[in-house]
Amino acid sequence: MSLIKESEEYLLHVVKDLGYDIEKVELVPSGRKEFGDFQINVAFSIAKLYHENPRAVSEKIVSRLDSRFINVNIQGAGFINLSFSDDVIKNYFNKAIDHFDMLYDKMDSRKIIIDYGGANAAKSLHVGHMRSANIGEAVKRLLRLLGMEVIGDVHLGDFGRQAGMLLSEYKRMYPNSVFFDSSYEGEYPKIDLTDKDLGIMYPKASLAANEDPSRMEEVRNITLQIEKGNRGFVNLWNQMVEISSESIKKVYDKLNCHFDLWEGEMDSFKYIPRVLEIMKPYLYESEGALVCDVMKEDDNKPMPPLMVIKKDGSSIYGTRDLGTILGRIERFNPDEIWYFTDERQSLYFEQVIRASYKTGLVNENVKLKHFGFGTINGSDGKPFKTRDGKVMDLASLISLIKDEIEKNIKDEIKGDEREKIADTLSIATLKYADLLSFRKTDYIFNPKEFSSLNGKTGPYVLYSLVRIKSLLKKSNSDNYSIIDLSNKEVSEVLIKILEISKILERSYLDATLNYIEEFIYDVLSLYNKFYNDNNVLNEKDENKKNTYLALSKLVYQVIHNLLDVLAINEVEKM
RNA sequence: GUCCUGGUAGCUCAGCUGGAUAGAGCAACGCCCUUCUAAGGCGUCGGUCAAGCGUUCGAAUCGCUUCCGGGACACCA
Repeated sequence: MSLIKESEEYLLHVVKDLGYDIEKVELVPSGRKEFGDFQINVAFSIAKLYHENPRAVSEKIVSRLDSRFINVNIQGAGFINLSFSDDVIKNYFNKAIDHFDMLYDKMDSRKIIIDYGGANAAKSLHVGHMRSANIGEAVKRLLRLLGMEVIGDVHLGDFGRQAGMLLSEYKRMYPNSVFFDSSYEGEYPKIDLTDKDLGIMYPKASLAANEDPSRMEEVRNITLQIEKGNRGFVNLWNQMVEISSESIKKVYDKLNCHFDLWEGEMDSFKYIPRVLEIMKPYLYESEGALVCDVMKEDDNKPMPPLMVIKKDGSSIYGTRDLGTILGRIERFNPDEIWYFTDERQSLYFEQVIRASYKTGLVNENVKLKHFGFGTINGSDGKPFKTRDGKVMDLASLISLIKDEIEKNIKDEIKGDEREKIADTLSIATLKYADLLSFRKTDYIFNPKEFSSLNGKTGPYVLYSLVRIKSLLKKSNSDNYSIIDLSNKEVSEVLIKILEISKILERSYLDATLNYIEEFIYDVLSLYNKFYNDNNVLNEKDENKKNTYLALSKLVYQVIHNLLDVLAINEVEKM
């Protein structure tokens, strides 16, 4: 258990012993460091509840505190300030130095499916996909760290209009292909296309279909035929999905995103008939389509119905999401399903979630949650585009960063090693920037700023770690402990590290990673200050030297583990 | 039009389950290398928290109104 949590439980005990029945006592970093490292504001809420003077309440609490706290003092109307004694700090960190899990608190285990990634088959990944992947992957790892059982599903966009588009384009390239011959009964040949070919075919078809209504009609029809199970169409489309999946997987690998389930919308088809059966009592016809009302009596905002079947009889993305939900519940019986998509889909997900509960598809005690995220914008504040106005694909984005990153690597590192470091550093830079702002905030993509060695950037973090690792290596020892707390810069770092339990808890509650990144920066910048002012290896006093090395190791362990949560890899030198 | 979001330092953003004097980074200016990676560190400058009203012992934080930006509103995902 973390020191903070343990102390909070103790404080709660003290307060309850005084006869105050409250739920919790929070120990938070003091806003006025001159009075102590931490503060407790519980006297105010007690005073309100029991109609007492907050200052008097504080005095009663303070009189009961044991020697784990020092410098206990009351300020203002009843703010209690205090610090931990040196012994408490030393004992705690000397254990935690080799046991990272002592620094935070596990939570009640729940089984959670995380739906993130969401790449579209046969289209290249773009900036929006990166955010879903980065946030989802990090949240998945965070939940696991906190003791949850988590299943990550990429939920590939492997069905929809793009299928019809690509098949219609293929038909124009190979009009006599057996895939389009309904009387053909033999084995289908392997198609000879690369994901690059698909990337060219899609926009071509899309443009043509937008200009020519009969082409669009053909696209719709092919899409419907695939769903209905047309043998040739299904085989051809599956091959295309396979081809593009391979390249999508490579990009996700690069981003350190690894999925437990590599499933997609097509995997929901087999559940759709049952979904429709379950929803039947709630469906009605509207403008030729089948829809489900999702309004509630106490709604004070409009809530349009969810469309389930289009007027041509085919499924729509909502149908497939509902099918996916049914499949997940039957196969995995999760406590929760979490979705990470663009915030613009929030109304849609609210409809799906409401429909799931209303129709009884999902039991009330299974929690469905949608976590939206903001868009990545260019310097003009509008969604990030290439110079010619197209959507920025992920590969170009990575190379924009890599161009900047090259400048940060020492000249003497050459060849393959340099290339590898540049790659790792580029991804780290991209990910650090992507997770730095609050999940729901839009942010402006600025390769130069993100790649800087100063500030809250990937390069700053990794560079700081490179120095620590180099230092530890040169120390020629591994048996460190914190003995001497006379150096204030040392205790400042330690006190900061204590906050980690709160940081992780808050990150979980808000499903956002910016608190963790902010914390990483805070710890490292305090440590760097220490590093700058003290020469660790040349320290004459053995107790101090040992303490300094212990601090360095501890900082390394903490940051290393947090970067692992963020799915950011380190480099050994740069 | 309705609903959802956001408006905090010159720029980019934290802070928002109400707590003491609103914080970072960048930029600008000044300082610190015979020192473990100075690719770093320190300091200075910079704010009517969009505006107004309300709730409260206490409001950037909660509520209402107004102004400005972004987004969503069924046969795309």
